[in-house]
Formats: sequence, C-alpha cells, structure tokens
Amino acid sequence: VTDRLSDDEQLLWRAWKHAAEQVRERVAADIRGSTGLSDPDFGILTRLVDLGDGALRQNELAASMHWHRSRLSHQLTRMQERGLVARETVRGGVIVTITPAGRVTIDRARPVHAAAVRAHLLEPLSRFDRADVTEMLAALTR
Amino acid sequence: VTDRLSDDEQLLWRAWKHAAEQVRERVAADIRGSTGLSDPDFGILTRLVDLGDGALRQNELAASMHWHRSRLSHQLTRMQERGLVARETVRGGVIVTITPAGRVTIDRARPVHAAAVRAHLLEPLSRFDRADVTEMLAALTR
DNA sequence: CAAGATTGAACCCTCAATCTTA
DNA sequence: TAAGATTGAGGGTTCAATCTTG
Repeated sequence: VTDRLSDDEQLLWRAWKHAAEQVRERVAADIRGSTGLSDPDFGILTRLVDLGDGALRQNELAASMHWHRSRLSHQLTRMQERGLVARETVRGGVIVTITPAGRVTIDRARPVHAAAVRAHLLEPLSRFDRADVTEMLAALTR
Repeated sequence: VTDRLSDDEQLLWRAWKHAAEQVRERVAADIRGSTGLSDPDFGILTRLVDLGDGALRQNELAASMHWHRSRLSHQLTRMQERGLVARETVRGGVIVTITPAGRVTIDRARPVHAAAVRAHLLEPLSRFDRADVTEMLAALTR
C-alpha cells in the first residue's frame, strides 16, 4: 500500500527481471549464433512446418503467434528479403510458404533450440519439481 | 538427449515464455499508459535520481544498467529529444542530468511501477513462499 | 462496409566502424 | 594508445492511417 516496494518485494522483482532477461538472451544467442535466425524467425518457421506442413494463411499464422497483422507483415517482409519465406496472394488472403533455404535453416535450428532450452532453463531448474514450477508460472498468466 | 523437447519440457518452456512475456508487457503497459515512459526510460530516470541525485557520468550510468555504450548513447539521444535528460561534456566524459520535466515524470511513474509489480507479479505469486521463488529464479542466473 | 493486409513514423537493440581526446 | 562516446545499418515492435477487395 506504499509507493515503494519493500526490500523483500524488490528482491523478488529484480530476480524475476534478471532471470527473464538472461534466459531469453541466452536461448536467442545460441540460435542466432549457429543459424542466424532471430526469435521471431524461429517461431514463424516452426509454425509453418508444424502447423501447415510448410504453408499457412497469413491470417492463421498471425493468430497462432498471437500477433497483430502489422507486426507479422513487417516481419514477413524482412524474412522474404532474406529468402526464408515466400508470399502468394490468393482469394481473400495471403499464403505464406517456407522456402527450401528456410527449411534447411529451421532443420538446423531445432536441435539447437532444444539444447538451449535445456541448458538455460531446464537444467538450472532440475532440482525443483517441474510440475510445481510450471504451476507457479501459470499463476502469472491468469 | 533427443533433438526435441518432451511434452513435460515443452510445458515448462511454454509456461516460462508466456509468463515472462506477460509480466513484462503488463508492467510496461501500465507505466507507459500513465506516464508515457518506456521501460528503458524508467530505468534511466530512476538511476539518475537514486544513484546520482539527478546527475551521473554517462559511463557510470551505463555500468549500473549493464549496458553497452552505444545502447545508452542511442537511448539518451532519444530521451534528450523528448526533454527528459540533458547532456554536458566535461573533462574525460559526459554528465547526464535529469530535467525538471524528467523529474516530474519519474515522480508520477514510481507509484505506478510499484503497483504494477504488485499486481502483475507479487500478487499472483502470493500463495508461494517469496524466498523460495526468489531462490528458484536465482538458479537461472548463475 | 468489413476483413485482410500494408505502410510510415517513432521507438528500441546490436554490431561494427569511427571519432575524440586524455 | 586506450577509454569514452557516437554513428549507421539492419533487425524488431507498436500505433495509427491507409489500401484493397469480397
């Protein structure tokens, strides 16, 4: 009820912020370092392959990412320029397709991603109960 | 040891990612919505006031944020244009000073920040032991 | 009109190259 | 030279305004 956080509160807030930053940065750095893909790149290519077998309507892709149209539009423009995806206008929308180059890259990125998540999140938390941790995190998104 | 995460691992990873995103976005949205300050803006103004009583060497400011010089330089350029800080070159460095407008803004932002951290992080975690949670998070940054 | 999509501006971040000066 | 700082390019995000077309 005060305007400042108590020492206890500060401690938890800083630990949270620091951990969130570190994990995000480390995982992203591993993927970028070995494949050149950014986090958004990885998310999009993964969905194209897993959800659409290589192609999805732009609209569905946006929904699956929980992204606004404009964000996806900008992102796809850059990825298209880098040769990772192609766009084709069809009746009532746009179909996004992964290119052969995109497929090669995502295939290389997947194991790196799994290893990074293990190294930077799962391993450090191994002495805690996985279900407990998952449940605690779920409390933050309700 | 496989190239894909197990269902269990996926579950924790996604919960983590989602929670990290949500908390960051919600706190940032509250501050931006009521003061116009971004997260970086808030961090810099806070440090200028708390660590330097309104002014700091740019170099010290960078160190306290754990930022690279160029990042701070770009950020300060924008904040200077928005009238939040001023820069003055001195022997062997630059002094960054908070402006009166900057001080008014950070004073308004502080209670909003405390309330946001409580609402979006501390409250949702209230049924867990604060020290336990803090310790778990600390495991991720070692 | 309404849904799908794009665009431009302003912000943010990183890297590498450069400038400045003690 | 080495430390402090800036710059430019290329990516990323958000918002509001604007196509485009069924």
